[in-house]
Amino acid sequence: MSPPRSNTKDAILDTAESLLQERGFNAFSYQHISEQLGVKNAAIHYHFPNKAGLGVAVIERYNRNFHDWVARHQQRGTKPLAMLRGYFAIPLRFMRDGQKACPLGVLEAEFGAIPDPMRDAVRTLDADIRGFLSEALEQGRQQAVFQFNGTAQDKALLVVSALQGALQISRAAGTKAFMTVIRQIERDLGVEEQRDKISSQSLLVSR
Amino acid sequence: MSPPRSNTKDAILDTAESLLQERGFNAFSYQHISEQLGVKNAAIHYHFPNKAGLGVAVIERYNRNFHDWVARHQQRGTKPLAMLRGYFAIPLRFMRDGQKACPLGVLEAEFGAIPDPMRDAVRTLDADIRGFLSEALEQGRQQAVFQFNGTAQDKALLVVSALQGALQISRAAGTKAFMTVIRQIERDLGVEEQRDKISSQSLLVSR
DNA sequence: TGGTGTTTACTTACTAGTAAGTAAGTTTAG
DNA sequence: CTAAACTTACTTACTAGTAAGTAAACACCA
Repeated sequence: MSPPRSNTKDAILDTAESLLQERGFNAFSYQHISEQLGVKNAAIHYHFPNKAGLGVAVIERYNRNFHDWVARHQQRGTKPLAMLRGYFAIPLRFMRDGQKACPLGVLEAEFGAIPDPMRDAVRTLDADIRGFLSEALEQGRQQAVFQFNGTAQDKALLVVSALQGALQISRAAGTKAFMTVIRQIERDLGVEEQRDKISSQSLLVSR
Repeated sequence: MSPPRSNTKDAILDTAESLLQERGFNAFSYQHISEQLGVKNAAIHYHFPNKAGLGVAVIERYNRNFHDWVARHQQRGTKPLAMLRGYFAIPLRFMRDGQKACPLGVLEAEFGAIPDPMRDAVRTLDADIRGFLSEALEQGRQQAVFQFNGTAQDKALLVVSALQGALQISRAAGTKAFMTVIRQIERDLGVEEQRDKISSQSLLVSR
């Protein structure tokens, strides 16, 4: 009764997501995917008739995974600081995993050259991420673990912007740049800088 | 005696830069340029034999213009706060001019899919911009007009990251997002928020 | 001053490669 | 035996890039 899951479809999404983060939407092709997967061009068209649909599917899956991640942490009552650091760990993984960029940043950089349905999906993803972060920041402020001026929404926007920019700049300037920005963000939130030698590593892999 | 300046070459660079900021490097073609300019494909190849060379030329010209801008302000002794706001005005113009992204951000987003010589040019541009901003921040701190923790280099990195990210996010989330980030950055630098209704507009067009 | 190269700035007309996308046939598992 | 998951073989459109030709401006010299 359950759908006869082919794992090719998921493999296509995995590969597309990876290529998106490495090259951007307009610089990867069905050929790139099919070669990496060892299937033929048309196999991808079977699962995703056109590239816009594939793009939307990648973004929506990414957003679903993000929501699941948030839900998991909310269920187990993760505290604001751990939440923030868990969130930092996402782009950090991208960076370590072959200098990948964040999908949101890539797609917003190419915003003028992606299909309309993808733009809508990007807007949704952007709103959802900022919504999550706003909550975490606001909670942290109420619990006196973060200090900042202005609304939590504004601060969340600044943090997301900085992370997104930093991840991109790190591709040109190296990994250290990203760590620096994270440290600076925490500093600006009034988060105690425990550790000093061990710091950056263990601090951020979190979970 | 002076070189017989053709303005086609400059027009090509203008168009390429504009297309780069709107669509990204891999989503614009020689056709796009030639159509917009009313010349033929091959005319562009005459001035820029290959696309990598065109890309490098765009970045290097952008960097030269940036250096000229900095030099002009240094000569007339522009103060740190005005310097900072003048710098903010650059991406602000991009945003108002048809939701363009910053060339640096676009190219770093596509970093995995641009030719090597372009990567070098991007690295140089990135270093130069951060170098300028570090100086302005450091001077401002010495003159007690900015307050921040950590090195000026680290703070500059955060500011550049945030601006770059914010400019991209504004394409999905609207102009207001960018203004918000600028306000938040100034707040974090301890800059007095004069005005309240007139604010954002007149505050930022600067000069 | 006039004629003769030469250079600049293109156009016309092409190539080879790659892009997304499709139609029709084949394999395989339930 | 049927439907899902492909492959084979193709099309159309665009990509960067090239080769060869041309018109006009310039450079130099007698």
